[in-house]
Amino acid sequence: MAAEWDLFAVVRSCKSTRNTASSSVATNLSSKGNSSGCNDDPLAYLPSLAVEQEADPFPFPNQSKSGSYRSLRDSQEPVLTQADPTIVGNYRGGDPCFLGPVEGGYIGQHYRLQHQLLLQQQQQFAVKTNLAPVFTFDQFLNQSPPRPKKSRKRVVQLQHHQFQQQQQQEPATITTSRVPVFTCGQIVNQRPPQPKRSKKRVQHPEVPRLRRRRNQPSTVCHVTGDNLSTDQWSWRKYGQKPIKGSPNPRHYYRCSNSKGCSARKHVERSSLDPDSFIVAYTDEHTHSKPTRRSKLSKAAANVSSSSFISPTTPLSAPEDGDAADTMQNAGDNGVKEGENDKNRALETPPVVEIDDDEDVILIPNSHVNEDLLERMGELLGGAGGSSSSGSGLEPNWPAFGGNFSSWCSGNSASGGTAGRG
DNA sequence: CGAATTTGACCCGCGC
DNA sequence: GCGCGGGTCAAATTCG
Repeated sequence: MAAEWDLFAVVRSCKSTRNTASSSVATNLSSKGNSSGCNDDPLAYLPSLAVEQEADPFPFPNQSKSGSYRSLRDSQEPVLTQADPTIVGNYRGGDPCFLGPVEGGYIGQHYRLQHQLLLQQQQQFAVKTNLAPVFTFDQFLNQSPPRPKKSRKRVVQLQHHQFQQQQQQEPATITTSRVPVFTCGQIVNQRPPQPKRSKKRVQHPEVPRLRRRRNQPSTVCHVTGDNLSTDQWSWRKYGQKPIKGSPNPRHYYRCSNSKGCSARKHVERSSLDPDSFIVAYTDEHTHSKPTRRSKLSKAAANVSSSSFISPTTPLSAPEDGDAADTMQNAGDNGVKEGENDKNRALETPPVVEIDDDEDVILIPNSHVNEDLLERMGELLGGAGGSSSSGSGLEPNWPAFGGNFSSWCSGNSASGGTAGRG
């Protein structure tokens, strides 16, 4: 486990924000960093954000690795994100040559740029070394890319089919927009650009759209990256938006533990303190907390491989539901059906070690201050009425599995880590 | 094959 | 009334 979850830092953070929870999000957001206590945490980056910060010291694929499709692609990512810092490189799908369905979209643009840069770098490299590139882009393309598997095959087939249809329909009419930005081999030729996919939304009158929730967040927390992934709830990402004035996009999640649950949250990296994240919770969970460890573990695994925050989270949620309430509950504003769980949680003495056979979290003493303990005491004393106010300070926070760091540090490394320790 | 994620499009609150 | 911009939807895509 790369870093221990700074549980109390979050608690403290939430506490400070909780007091102002009624104020607007904007206020809270603008006061980021005020919630002291988060900043001393080791940074654990959200994967996709990590991409932003990755600096590849060797911009052109190392000759020794140059045969690697992935290294080639990865080596370009920083360039792309530099090109547009507001766009997080969390496109995980990958074929850099694939302009198809996103032609004209930013992915297509990025990969065009990517390829242009690649060619430039290849040329520069060739000049510098007086050698031809070890492989040409054609060769690169003709290699079977390791990444896309069946889905890619399907796409290629589909595109080829569509291309044939297109050619039949409009032979020899190739507009500029359809000309591949680069022609680099058969595969590219086999993959004609696709028209931008249409996403005409079908309105279902019987299913009214959710009312806008502007300024509705019930609780805003500043948390460290470590603490981001810690909740017992499963969160499913449903959107991502660049936020004006912020270099970091905001990621939107909804609770996926229960279908009808309206709990949502959004997460945004603080622009002032890149080590911390602003998490805002809206609505309440309408169900009790998930307790199945297996599910949680699975979710944790997802986290480790996901591209950004994948709060599906719970890395080490305790098996008994009462062992912890989470940051989510902090934002919960009270769980309706889960009230019992919450109350149970409140009956549990504050723990610094979260149970669990393998996921033992030790909270550094430095984070346990009197204020916090006092606060916890209050909560324990007055559990019953805590109700809506987020009760964010419930003593038993889940073991933030502590994997967030490992996650980010490469997006790979045993992200799960729940047991690493 | 189902679940999860990505991401362009759309909706709509809010400030002007 | 209008436009901006945040929030949500849902098709496309990827993953396990």
